[in-house]
Amino acid sequence: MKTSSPAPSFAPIKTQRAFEVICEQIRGQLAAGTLKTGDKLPAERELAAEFQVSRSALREALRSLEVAGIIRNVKGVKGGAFIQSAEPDRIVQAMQDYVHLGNVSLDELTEARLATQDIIVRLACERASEADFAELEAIAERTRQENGVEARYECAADYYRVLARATKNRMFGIFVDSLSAILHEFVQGPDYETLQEALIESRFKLVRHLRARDADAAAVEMRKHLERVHRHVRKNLKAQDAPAKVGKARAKGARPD
Amino acid sequence: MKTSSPAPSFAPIKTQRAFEVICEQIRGQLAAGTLKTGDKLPAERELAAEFQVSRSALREALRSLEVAGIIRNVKGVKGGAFIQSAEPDRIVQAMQDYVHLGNVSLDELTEARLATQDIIVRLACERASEADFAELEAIAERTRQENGVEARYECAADYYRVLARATKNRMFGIFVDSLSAILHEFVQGPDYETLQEALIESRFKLVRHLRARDADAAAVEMRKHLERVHRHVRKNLKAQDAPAKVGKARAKGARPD
DNA sequence: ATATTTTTAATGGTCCTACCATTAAAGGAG
DNA sequence: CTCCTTTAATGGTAGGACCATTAAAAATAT
Repeated sequence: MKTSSPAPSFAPIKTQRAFEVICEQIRGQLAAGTLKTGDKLPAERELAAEFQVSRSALREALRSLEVAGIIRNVKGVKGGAFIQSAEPDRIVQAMQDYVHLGNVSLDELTEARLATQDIIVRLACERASEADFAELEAIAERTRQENGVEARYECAADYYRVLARATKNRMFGIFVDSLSAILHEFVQGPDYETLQEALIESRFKLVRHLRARDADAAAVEMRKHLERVHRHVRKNLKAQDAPAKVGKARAKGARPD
Repeated sequence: MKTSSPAPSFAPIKTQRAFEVICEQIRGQLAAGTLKTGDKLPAERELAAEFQVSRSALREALRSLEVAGIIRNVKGVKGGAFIQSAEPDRIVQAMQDYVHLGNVSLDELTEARLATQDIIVRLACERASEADFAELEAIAERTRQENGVEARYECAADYYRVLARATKNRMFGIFVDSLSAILHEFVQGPDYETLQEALIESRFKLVRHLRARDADAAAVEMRKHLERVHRHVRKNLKAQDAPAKVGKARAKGARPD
């Protein structure tokens, strides 16, 4: 380190806690490829000895990695910490937390969803196979037979998920899942039922456009679909006095740190 | 439990661990609004007593919430766990982990980035203020004066960040930060220097298009810019035998669970 | 021999106690 | 009033103990 640096910019002091160092080392081995999916870490007591820390500290590190979806702890003999094949759940949860802490408004979510789905529809229009189309139709049909709000919502999420998968790009699946999970919390209210048939019909129409490889028509249909849903969500939000979730971000003026 | 249940569908047994229950309760209070940014949780020893668990178990819960970016633990008297105003870092980290575990290829990242930036450019073109333009130009100018690869990369990330902010939608900022962080790992190599001037010039051009509110021209410029960068990244990736990072996803056939 | 049951040892989950380092507030010296 | 010292609260770490679970090994029955 240069001592007489004229620039008054100091690196922020960050006390490295034991568990952080451990996490870093393991993450590092992951990025380097030394550790990969399916590998098993030594037992806690053994690892603790290797890192020369107490079992408590090591456990906090493992716990962190677990909630990050990197490892999975399994009990019993032959148990231990196994490197997981990451699933997007953690990303979804992170986004959900972010929204809950009041940093994103419903309007922003809606806009992001519209934009994302527009891309997805256009890519899917190019790349989707007949199998994808069939699956989408099957889901739409299944939606018609369900009657619980929750079950119907699951169908909707599946529909979007399959559509995203048809782009053959997993990143879009992540975006969609995240937005779906967050917006799910708003899907409720009395007249959601009356919308159903229109929504289902819209999903069939979308598949028809995709089959015809008519990207513009498909995108328009998706846009109309989403706008209908979001109009409904917004109406319910206002009506129910919104149990202090999203939307009060700017009002509270949340300042970072 | 009913013994002769005809339906063979059982709910998956999920042993609720203590720390999970604690996390759920706190997350619940967050979603419900009982807890909000800036609030302080009781001290660990006190909280443990309240939940009737050991301090260890409670600490694992707090650690989980901390790595999730929900709370921040501060030492000393008057210390404790404070509800944080979440920053997107955690989402970025989650995405990074996901990629490191080999679930997304470089091609997918690239495509997602192109699509995302296209939206951002178009929205920014509508909404950016003169202040935003000035900031973008200042960053581009600053890039020219830096000479370390790392410093230049930081400038680039700032540029994209400010551009995303100009959309007035925080979700896009998250997407961009995530993609930037992940792709950052590939930005290296000898001839990155020779690209710099072209890249910087391109950033100025983009601002000019934005000022003119010419969305199509701006989008084209961004596309050309990104394609140039990604061509370079890809070339380096092949050349350096890619230290086992992204790209081997499909080859290994990572199967979830 | 084979199948079934029992025992055993490894392992994560939890609890407990103790001590350290840090920090802000209270108290004391000048 | 200012500066220094002391003090108490708090998170971080250590280390030991015990429990529940689990799969393998051993014992037993068939």
